[in-house]
Amino acid sequence: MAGRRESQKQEREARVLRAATVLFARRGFERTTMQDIARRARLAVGTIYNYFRSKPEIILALVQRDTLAGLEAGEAMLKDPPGDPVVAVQTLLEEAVAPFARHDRDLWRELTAAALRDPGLTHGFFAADVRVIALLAALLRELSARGDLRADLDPGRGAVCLYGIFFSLWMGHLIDESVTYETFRAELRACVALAMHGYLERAQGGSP
Amino acid sequence: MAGRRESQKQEREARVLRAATVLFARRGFERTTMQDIARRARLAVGTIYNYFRSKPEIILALVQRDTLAGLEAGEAMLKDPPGDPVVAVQTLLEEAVAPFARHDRDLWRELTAAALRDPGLTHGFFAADVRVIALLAALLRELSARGDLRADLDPGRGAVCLYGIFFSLWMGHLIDESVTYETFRAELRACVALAMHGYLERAQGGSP
DNA sequence: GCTAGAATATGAACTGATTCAAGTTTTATC
DNA sequence: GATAAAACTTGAATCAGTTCATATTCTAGC
Repeated sequence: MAGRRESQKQEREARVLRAATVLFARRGFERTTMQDIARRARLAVGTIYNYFRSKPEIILALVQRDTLAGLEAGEAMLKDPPGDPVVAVQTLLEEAVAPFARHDRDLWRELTAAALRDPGLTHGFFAADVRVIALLAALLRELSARGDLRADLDPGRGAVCLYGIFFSLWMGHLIDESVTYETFRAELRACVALAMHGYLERAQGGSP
Repeated sequence: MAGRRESQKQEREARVLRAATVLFARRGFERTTMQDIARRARLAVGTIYNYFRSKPEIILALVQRDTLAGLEAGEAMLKDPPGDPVVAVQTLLEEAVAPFARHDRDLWRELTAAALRDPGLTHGFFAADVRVIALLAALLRELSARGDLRADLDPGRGAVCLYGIFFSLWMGHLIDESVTYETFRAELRACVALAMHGYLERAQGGSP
């Protein structure tokens, strides 16, 4: 019976992920050992390493479905963006992160840290950021085509700026437990509004 | 002779830092073991832990002098900022990071990762960011007082936005070895210019 | 200058992620 | 259905950071 191996593999990988989900939620990432996960998944420790290259890579797998969901929500929104350009950008960013809130900050911190240290994780982790920047750029191009934005500014760079604001607020939320998810969202909205409003006195800018 | 202990302590801490500097530069952070550092500093491993709470905390100590130098350069600039507000912000940020380039990206990545995971490091590491944001806010307030900026925008939030742009570009530079320090600086200048220029078509903004 | 007690230094033991040589199961072929 | 090769599993061994009980050094008071 061809394919026994394949189905067994899928089932085992799923067992690891289920075990990790429960244990990470119960004791946190650091206090969960690979032994714990292996025991709960009824596997040997070494076996887990056939499915995941490292402990943090398990988080990446847990989180990936949600980053994809966020990207898809963002793409869907692009098809028919809100009329107000500020609201459009706010909505895109909020929809892209919304699924992230499903996971403990603990896990995001560990995964982000691992992505910084382990070249094998860097690409997989930051690929989502690259795609959000691309979505933002597409949105800005569309808004620009509509005539809602100054045409002399580069949408790619605008996307980088807006994403940067988003990213650093998200990191602030991760680092500081006193910043709730709601506070983060409110700040994000406010900052996007400010950034898009422009900061220079009108007299200084391009056309007089 | 009172104070023998004190001077011995200082000397030993310095020995650890010197050893770490050499070894990190030679083999990188990860491939340098605490044993290696201890051997080179002519101390026992355990002794290092009387001076530094963890391996990454050694990096923090190495880097701290430079973050302070950056902050002081920024403060000095605040006393007499360039006439052009865009140049003023660019200069502040560039002077604040300039000393960071003294250290391998390797070390910054490891330190940033550790600051995310270890609550004992978080505050010490991100304190510098908080202070740069405060400097930026002060600068924006001053530029605003001068009449160079729109008075209706919150300088604190403006600082958060500008810092966010800076921070994410810096992270991009850390993560992606193909982004040179010079590329990073050029992007930073361009993005700050764009962000301060504003992104909305003039017709949309505040006064008609 | 001796000594009690505090402060430091020491390295062997501990911990937990990761690796790897040996054993087991699956598949494809005849 | 027997078999050889491939794929997968296993857990004991490895490795490096951190801890901790013990030993050493310093200080202050006599």
